Amino acid sequence: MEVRTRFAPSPTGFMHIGNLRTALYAYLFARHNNGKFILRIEDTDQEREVEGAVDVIYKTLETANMTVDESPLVGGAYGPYIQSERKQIYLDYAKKLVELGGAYYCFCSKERLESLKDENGIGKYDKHCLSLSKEEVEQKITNGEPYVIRQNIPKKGLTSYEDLVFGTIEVDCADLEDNILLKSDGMPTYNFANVIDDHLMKISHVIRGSEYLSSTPKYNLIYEAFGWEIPKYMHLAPIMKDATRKLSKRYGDANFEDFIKKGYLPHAIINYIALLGWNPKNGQEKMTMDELISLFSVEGINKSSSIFDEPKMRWLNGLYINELPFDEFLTLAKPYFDMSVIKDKYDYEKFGAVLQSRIDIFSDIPTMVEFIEDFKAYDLSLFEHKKMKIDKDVALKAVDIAIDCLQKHDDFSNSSLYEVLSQAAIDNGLKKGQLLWCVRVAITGYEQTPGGATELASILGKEETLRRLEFSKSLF
RNA sequence: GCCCUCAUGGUCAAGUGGUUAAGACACUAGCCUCUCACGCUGGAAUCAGGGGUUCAAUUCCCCUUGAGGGUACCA
Repeated sequence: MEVRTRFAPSPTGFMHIGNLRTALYAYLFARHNNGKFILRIEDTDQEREVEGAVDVIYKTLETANMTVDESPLVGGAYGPYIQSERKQIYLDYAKKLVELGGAYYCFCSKERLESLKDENGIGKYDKHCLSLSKEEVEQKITNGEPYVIRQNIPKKGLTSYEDLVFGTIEVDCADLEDNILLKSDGMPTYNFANVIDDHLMKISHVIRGSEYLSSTPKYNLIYEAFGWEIPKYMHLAPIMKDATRKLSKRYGDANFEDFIKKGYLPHAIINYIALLGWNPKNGQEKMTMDELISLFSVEGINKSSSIFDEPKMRWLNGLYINELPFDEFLTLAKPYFDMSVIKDKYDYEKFGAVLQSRIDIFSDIPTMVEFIEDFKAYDLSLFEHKKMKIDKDVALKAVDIAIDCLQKHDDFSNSSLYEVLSQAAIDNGLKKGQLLWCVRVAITGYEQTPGGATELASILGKEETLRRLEFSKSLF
């Protein structure tokens, strides 16, 4: 049987990392098994729908490099792929289910339903309308009374299933309620629509969040009533924001788009979240999409929830940035240079060369380059370095040597500067480390900087470098 | 309340009836080095608690605790 998985989000907000990870696992599982990955939009709750949310879903999947085989956009043999456009289908099947005895019409008022609940709002529906005769039901419908259709759950017995990651899940029917399958507005509830669609769309493996773990047995009752084959299930433990809170859309937690804006590479995010709840068992952490696909397996999925840890994602992103071809790195870095102090002042290429190995995410750039424009009077103790045996005397000497040397040197490329300054150090009885350290401090006024003396001098250019050296000299 | 589920360092995690309980991030010491970063070599740090079963339990069973989910005309 062909493997077909689906990602079925409801368009109620942005895509956070938890949703994306569910989509990713469904995608990886499908690809690993040469199957199909389907996108279905579950928009049966008009009240919660957020405008633009569907586009965010398309866009996220696209930038995350997860290709979809069937969706509202690309179509497919089992459409439509938007639930609100399938209203008639659900109605037909709901009626059919009523005929099969798996469901029944219910005309109870909200008030009566309320009265069934205790002070905590807990209370099961009492199957009141189940006893209505066929004639009574027809009469009420022709009278135009509003109705819903409820699932008819057996009063006794157990219902269970085998979850591929959690094992056997068993629930007592007595603990289940006769849920509403079709709302009075004619729309199905999730409880019903997901069953109908998964069956009609020939979904072989249902991969979704663990919030459905305990309600899945009752969906199986519907499959059984129809006489349909039950799909395989893989439920996924949630991703948490901390020990007690789930990542939530509502608070905009760990949102994919925001991470992109912050300067994360899409694949770094994907790679990281793949590891949140799954591991390839071979210790490998950095994986291409193809590797993820070939390594993905149900056995590697973890049952316990995991906490989203941005520092680790940063680290992974740094790895990916570091191995970017330089011109690609520059292209991606440019917007961040443009919003920094170096815009229109310094060479992006030279700065890029210095920064590529030093940033983890692109948004590190603006603050990391600020020092270059922040040259002002500083304390001479900055020069002191015990290990390199540098004191103020050595520093002054080094600055003098550098001024002397650079005045008659015009090639300010990094390599040339390195060569000529190293030589000047040796010629004057200093170690090259001593001289370069002092030059770097003298032209920046910072104890630590991204990049070394020659790289920074190259960025500043001859005139500015000499100006700063002279200024530093005057500080002694 | 009732039902389902989970529990290895701060975090992600591997793993087992007998192990020095992997590895990664973060932290930290040192090396490398024109500082920082990268890289390399080390360090500290974990089996939630209590009962069983067993020669032996982190591993199997039970209880407790903690946490998550469900209990909607939300998904």
